[in-house]
Amino acid sequence: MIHIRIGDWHKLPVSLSELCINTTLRCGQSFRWKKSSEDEWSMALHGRILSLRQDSEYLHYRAIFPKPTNSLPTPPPSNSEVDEDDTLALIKHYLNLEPNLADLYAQWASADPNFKKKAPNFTGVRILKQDAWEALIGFICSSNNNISRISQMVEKLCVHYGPLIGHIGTQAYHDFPSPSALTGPKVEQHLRQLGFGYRAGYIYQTAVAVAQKEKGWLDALRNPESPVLGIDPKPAGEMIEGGRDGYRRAHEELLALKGVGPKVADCVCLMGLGWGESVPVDTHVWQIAQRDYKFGKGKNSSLTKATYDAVANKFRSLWGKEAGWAHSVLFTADLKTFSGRLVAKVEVKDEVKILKTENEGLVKEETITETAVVSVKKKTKREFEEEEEQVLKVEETTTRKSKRRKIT
DNA sequence: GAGGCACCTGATAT
DNA sequence: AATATCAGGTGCC
Repeated sequence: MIHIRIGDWHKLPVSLSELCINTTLRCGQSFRWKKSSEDEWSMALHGRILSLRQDSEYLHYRAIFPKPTNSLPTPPPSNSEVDEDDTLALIKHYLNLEPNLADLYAQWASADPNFKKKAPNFTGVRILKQDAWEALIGFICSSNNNISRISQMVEKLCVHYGPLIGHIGTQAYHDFPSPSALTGPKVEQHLRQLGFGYRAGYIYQTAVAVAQKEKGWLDALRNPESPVLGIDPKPAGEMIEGGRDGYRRAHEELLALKGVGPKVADCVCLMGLGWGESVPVDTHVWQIAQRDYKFGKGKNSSLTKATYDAVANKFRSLWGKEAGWAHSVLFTADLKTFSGRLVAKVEVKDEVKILKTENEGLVKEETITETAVVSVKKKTKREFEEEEEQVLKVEETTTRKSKRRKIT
């Protein structure tokens, strides 16, 4: 018999433009969130299963705690209020709810016409404050890979090497394994068997390297303005073109790990260590840079290390200290997962729901319906089934729009 | 420094 | 149906 304690649902007032979990949890920064029911996302975090729901006014959250079956000599006082406060603090920290996203979007939009054009259909994209170690391994898995398989690989790491936290229905939730859990002599071979490919060696070697460092080595590379939960922030120095000293030091240290190149190091800096100026340049971002920011010619005709730095510096000079955040909004807008489908953006005005389609570049409204249909044809069967309902809503809406057009 | 290739795997496109 | 290409790159020559 497993003893658990299921907390009540609580809510936090958050607008969809300040946070959209349906986009933020699926845009490839965290690989562990699972859909636990219709419109509910869950993940094991800090010894509990955290579940999130969202409507247009509130973020709803709940924690499920495991309860040890062997009672301790002096059971710690665990009244529910303490845990609720703890979970609220955890959520505010993990979801990085402090910054005002509308202000940030406005700032990036005023500095950059392309951002101004693309971002309105992708509001509420927030950079999560993830555990640095988990981010490190997750992004080592990401090389030459897709989000779906990365998520499957991370799940395998958790199931085989991470602690079991609990269940929702029949679905087990494991936390992410510690470095030392991945240093066993057969880990690499086992991961190969599990389908990790050449990343098996990277993960094993990086786990050994990190486990041999002094405790807290990775978190010592954090942006002091963005410390771990419970520590007071400190200033992080002056922002310069290539990023602050602490960022560049963190990046350099990470590069020494196997399977960590400039792109993975930047992902860890941005999403695990709190360095907002970190701009990961991958194939998507490189394409965006060529398409929308005049890269791809002359000296920077291919994505070399020099070009990588040039692109990152360009975005830092354009968007400033949180350039990596702005970059993630455009990255998300470019993801195939979100292309041609309804963005999880629902504006509620006087009880009238206005559903927006993306591809704002296509100005003519008569073509929007057609665009939606074409994108449906491109989808895989599973994607289609997942999103069918939403796509139908798009078609309804666009139909309505075109009807309105005919009237006017 | 820059260029070129091999590298695991599973899904999708042709 | 077999084969090429792609997916949030990195290591090594």
